[in-house]
Amino acid sequence: MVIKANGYAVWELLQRELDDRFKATGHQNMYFPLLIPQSFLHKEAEHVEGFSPELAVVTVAGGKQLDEPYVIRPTSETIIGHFFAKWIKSWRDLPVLVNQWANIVRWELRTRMFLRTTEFLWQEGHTAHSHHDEAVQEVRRMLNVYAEVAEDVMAMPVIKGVKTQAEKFAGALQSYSIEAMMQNGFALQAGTSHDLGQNFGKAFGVQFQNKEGQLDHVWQTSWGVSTRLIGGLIMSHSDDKGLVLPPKLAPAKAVIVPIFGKGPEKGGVLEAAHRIAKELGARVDDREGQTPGAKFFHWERRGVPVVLEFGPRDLASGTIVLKRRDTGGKQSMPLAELAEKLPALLGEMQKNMFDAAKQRLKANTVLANSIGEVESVLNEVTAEKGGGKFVMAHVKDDPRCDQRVKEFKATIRCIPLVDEYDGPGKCIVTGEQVDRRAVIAKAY
RNA sequence: CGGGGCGUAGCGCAGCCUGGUAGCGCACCUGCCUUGGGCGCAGGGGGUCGUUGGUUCAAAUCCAAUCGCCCCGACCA
Repeated sequence: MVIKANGYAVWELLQRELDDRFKATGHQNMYFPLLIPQSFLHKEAEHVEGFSPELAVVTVAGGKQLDEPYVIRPTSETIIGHFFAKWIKSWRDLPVLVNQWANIVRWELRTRMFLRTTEFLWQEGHTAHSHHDEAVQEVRRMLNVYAEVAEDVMAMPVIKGVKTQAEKFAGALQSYSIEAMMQNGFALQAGTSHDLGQNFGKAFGVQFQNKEGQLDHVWQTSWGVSTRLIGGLIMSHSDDKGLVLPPKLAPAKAVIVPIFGKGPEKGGVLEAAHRIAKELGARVDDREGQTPGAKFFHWERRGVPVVLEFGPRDLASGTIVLKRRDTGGKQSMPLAELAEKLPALLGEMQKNMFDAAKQRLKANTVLANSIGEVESVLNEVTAEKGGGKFVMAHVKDDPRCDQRVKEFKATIRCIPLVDEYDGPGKCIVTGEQVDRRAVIAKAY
């Protein structure tokens, strides 16, 4: 995977937003090995079963066959469990709250740009607690952090919920996720937070002596988001002209395109443009040999929130032309007002983009009361054709239900934490009573 | 692994049927001109036609083999 400069700058902004929040909730960053002894994976039965098909394995190193192969980390629960066992002895050592920023490898059969790449960048939080309820609190706390970043920073509305047992993380008791809707109506799992129970604690012998003097296994959590978020960002907001970035994640908030010929006006225009740019913290596209038109398209395609045109006419009248990327609206305004108005405008754009995405999510969410109804809504939907929906239906957390929905290539995305609909009802597959509707959709 | 398709310049493609100087658009380089939404004009550089073998006076083109890639199905943050 290669992430070029513009995309990486977006990732860095996103990292900062996340990392600040991790620190604010008491977590510290650490780093763990890239190569994990293969036997570690085998210590947790469900975990190895879930990840084996997509492991890349190192069998030769230093010019000779290894006695025990290493796997390139697909996720780090196992190696971190190994170290937790060394570090944790007493209830006084708990909780342990760590996060790692790293790259991982999962050998998927089919890859898709940003959404499913063989290698990807992510962060993985790993925590250990003395009690289950404290671990569950942590799981939910971090899910909320993810939802906040998705909505407030990425302007991407999400549904917080619990994954079905069939869809949960391999080795978890329960997985939580935030699910976003892309413009084609497809669901994107944008972040996950797992209650690992004592599964890894037992597998790796992470034991501590509690206040009562007894040995107990720790309760662990793990949670992660990845460069997939960039894919989600692109597919939430972009249009036919290219990327549309929410101001908070735009590496350049505003770019000035100066307009000048070879005449005497050139010096004045450039000088003023640089002065304005300095005041705003914007950049001037003063490249030679490119027409203004080409520059407008260049920045539009890169999703820059505000492009400012400044030419001889503006220089004479003390004005500037401003174009916003989200609506495409163009207006001329007095130069004197620009510095004051720009921050407010960026704030408005941020909100506007979220509102538009939220509106789309609402408009494409439907209720269904039979499996046939769900199927008829989703059956013909493809990523390319679009028309996807979030179908809210009563469905039990039972592998048979996941299986039935899979017949038309949809999945049960999550059971929402907050029921915004009509409460309990009968499962559309098994007929059993369930307490709320779940989200069924086609997903990336 | 089952079904479908494609390999010709950095990218996208035509040429192949009917064998005879390898072409177009974009990108790139030089010069002039232009600059308020992808400027224009002129000139230029760049290709063992996936590979190997065969047929032929002659193969991108016909034949055979082979390699690679893409799309659709079973796995997935």
